[in-house]
Amino acid sequence: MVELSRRRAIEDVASELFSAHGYAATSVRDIARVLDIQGPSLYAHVTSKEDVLWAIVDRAATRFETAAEAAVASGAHAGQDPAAALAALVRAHVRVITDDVGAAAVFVHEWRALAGERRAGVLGRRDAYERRFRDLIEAGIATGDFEMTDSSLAATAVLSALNGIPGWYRADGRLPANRVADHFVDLVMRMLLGASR
Amino acid sequence: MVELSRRRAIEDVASELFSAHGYAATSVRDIARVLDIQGPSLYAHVTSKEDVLWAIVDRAATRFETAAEAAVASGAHAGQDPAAALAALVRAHVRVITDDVGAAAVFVHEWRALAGERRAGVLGRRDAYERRFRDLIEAGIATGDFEMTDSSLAATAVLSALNGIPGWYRADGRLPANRVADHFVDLVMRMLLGASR
DNA sequence: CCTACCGATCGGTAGG
DNA sequence: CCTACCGATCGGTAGG
Repeated sequence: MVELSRRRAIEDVASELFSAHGYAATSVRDIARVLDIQGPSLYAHVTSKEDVLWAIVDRAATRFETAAEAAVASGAHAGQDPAAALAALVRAHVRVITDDVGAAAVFVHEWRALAGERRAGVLGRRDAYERRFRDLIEAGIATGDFEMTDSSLAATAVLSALNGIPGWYRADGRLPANRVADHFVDLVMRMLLGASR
Repeated sequence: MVELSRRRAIEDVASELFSAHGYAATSVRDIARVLDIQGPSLYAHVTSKEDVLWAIVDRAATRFETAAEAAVASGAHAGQDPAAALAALVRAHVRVITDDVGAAAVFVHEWRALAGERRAGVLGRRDAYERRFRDLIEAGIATGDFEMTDSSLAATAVLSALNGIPGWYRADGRLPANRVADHFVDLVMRMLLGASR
């Protein structure tokens, strides 16, 4: 966590605290204390506590979207192999989480604390993101690669399982990030692939 | 949500509010307002805000444990058919969630707000509960019913997927609780069963 | 980035 | 179950 800018350092500290204790249970002074400054001094860099949350959530959402776009568009399977595309999407999702567990946890759990348009915007982007999973599952069923299933429930189940990762993954834990991704790709493929495998 | 006792009504209202906004973001006065009483009047029935949270979490944990015990111990598959036992365990877990979505969500997400022994106790019970899933997965691998996999990661993935249910399930939604359970049993079995299926 | 300070709200108590 | 009230803490501002 190198300090590129003071603003960014604030967001990184806030990510850790928000993910560990929740947005509402974290005070502005808690964040300041970690940075060894006084509470009010934070406001030289940010305009409100909610702005910090928004910055974290917006950046995390963008990272998920960018990674998904790259994963699905890349390679020989562009638009023609749903199973390979879904595997790449799962792998990209795991990587975004393991690259910044705190931010991912905040994105997944703390969007409720946002108000009005920001909250609605995040929900919309989350729906669009989930639709990528659902569409690939449906495409795989259509080609006969995947067994018949409720695509909406399956997509939600897969994303819930993936989004549980911040709850147990540790960078210095038993499984390195790449192995975690391998396992999830395996589990998802087993869950969906038909007798063709 | 019938009012059996005032104390229970308080816990039911608190479950709704805690699950919707989080423990820290819910004030004692918020709970009182829904019950049409004054904030301090709550303390005629409870000793602290955290006691209310604890009551909700403890009861939910007990419901999960009791349902799991009954599911695994019952029927002809007692201790001899890991796949059938795991299916029953998944079904029981879904039922506990759909029977009281608010309490389940609080159990899954708000235990962080507990302090000291209570927090440690819940974590211990959660671990023991997860071990039921892991042990059955390992037993199924040992008998050859399930394909080889990382049992710990698989158990966590399954539970994360199930615990995502409060995030989208609605009692008056597209899928009734029984169908949700059917689908999750199917997905979990597909994920784990080997070529023997 | 600091000190001094603001109004609002928090969980909870006293005393009926 | 109520009114009146408590000390603590909250997010944030003023003015340097």
